Amino acid sequence: MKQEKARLYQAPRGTADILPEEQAHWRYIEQEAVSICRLYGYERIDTPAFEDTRLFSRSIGEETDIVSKEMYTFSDRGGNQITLRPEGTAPVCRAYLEHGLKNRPKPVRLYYLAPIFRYERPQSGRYRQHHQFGYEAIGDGDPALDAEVIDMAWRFFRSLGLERLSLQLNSIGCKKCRPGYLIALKAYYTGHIKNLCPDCDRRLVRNPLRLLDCKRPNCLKIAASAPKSSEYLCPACQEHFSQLKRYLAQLELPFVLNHFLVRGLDYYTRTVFEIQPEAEGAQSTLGGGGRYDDLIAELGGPPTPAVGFAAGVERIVVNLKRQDIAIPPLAGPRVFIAYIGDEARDEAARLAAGLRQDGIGVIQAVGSKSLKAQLRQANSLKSRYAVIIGEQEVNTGTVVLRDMASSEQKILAVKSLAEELQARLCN
RNA sequence: GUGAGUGUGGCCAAGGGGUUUAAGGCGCCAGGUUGUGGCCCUGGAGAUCGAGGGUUCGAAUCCCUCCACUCACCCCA
Repeated sequence: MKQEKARLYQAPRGTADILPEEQAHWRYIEQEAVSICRLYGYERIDTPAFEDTRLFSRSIGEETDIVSKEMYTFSDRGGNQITLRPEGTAPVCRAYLEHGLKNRPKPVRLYYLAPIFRYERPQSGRYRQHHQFGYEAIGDGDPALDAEVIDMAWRFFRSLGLERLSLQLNSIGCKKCRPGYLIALKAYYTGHIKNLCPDCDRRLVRNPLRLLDCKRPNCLKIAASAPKSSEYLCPACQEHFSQLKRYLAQLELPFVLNHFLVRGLDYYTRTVFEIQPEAEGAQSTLGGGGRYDDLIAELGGPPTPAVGFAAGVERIVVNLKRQDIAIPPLAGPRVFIAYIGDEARDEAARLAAGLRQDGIGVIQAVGSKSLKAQLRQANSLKSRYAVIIGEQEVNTGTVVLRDMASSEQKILAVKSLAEELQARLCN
């Protein structure tokens, strides 16, 4: 028999384990997300990790990179085409329609925290499974709602302590005025076709809006004098955009107009925005969003305007670390129970159970380690108190309570331990 | 899909063909007398040097293939 060496499994490419040391960052972000949502009246929604493939191909757009090459798609045992969610908006809209949420007072405000799946080549800040915090306000076209969504995003990042952020804003028009803009754009680029990079050659036919954010020096030059979408807006879109800018100014949000800002999902209309750290670097966008007034109708619902936003949690973590932002540590059990000898062991187990009954978090020693080893463990677990039980204590119905920081310890009756700890731990 | 870089114990790493039975540090475990942590001291466990093949008397060290990771492009969070 050949002894094949057991191969160690690795997490699949582009995925990551979030180890206990990382959790403080994640919980911190989650808490801020939840609290900003409470502040603005958004309610949580959780949707499945996978959906009918068509939900995404219809909404995001067949021609986009996400749909054409990045989706985790498979057929299940029943022959259904299934896709792991590559973004969060379409599932929320599906749920909105499926459960008749249009019958609630509008706009309907929903948020989510969810894993997102895209088959991409991983690199810094980009994963095959990543996590997004996002929210959607569905059912009203008022530019004040765009402003709310943007304001909320901005405040969210600021509440995390992130500094030096930039808020990029643009309007890409609606289905009435965009066609005219695209014609102008194509005409302009066709005039420069000889100097375009191969990628842009493709974009010109497939996805002309994307021409604008090619980073090649040559293409940048061409883009610089390309027609701007904001100059081709119909009167209604123009009005919407200028109202939005007015609201944002009123909220004192330092937005900068970026005529090259276009997003990679087809469903956006009018407002698009992104928030990025000022420090340069690839994959830097922390979050982005925009208005998608046609999406819900596209999915078979009644015409329903909506705006939304999503942020990448992994990228936030990176930036929190980069900016050295202090993260509140996670509180673990603060009491460690050590014992000496078998009788004491039983008593220790009883004690631990009793304290937990009283809501006091306890780590109980296991095995037959020396007291020294047990205290060493209590120390490295950062316990505030150690409770020590030996033969002596068992015989007298007492317990030693040791304060790990001050090294002071005192002998207590078993009965009064819970009360004593309760009093000490709550301050 | 394209291009570049990197792979030595859990982590950080020295070593670039022959005293390497592979340094050192962190971490882990155990001791430093009888039931007491953090500092210090001592000891211990843990690596067939990413995998496979080749060159050579000899390979962690040279060559090839593969794999993984990282970074960049594309695109996005």
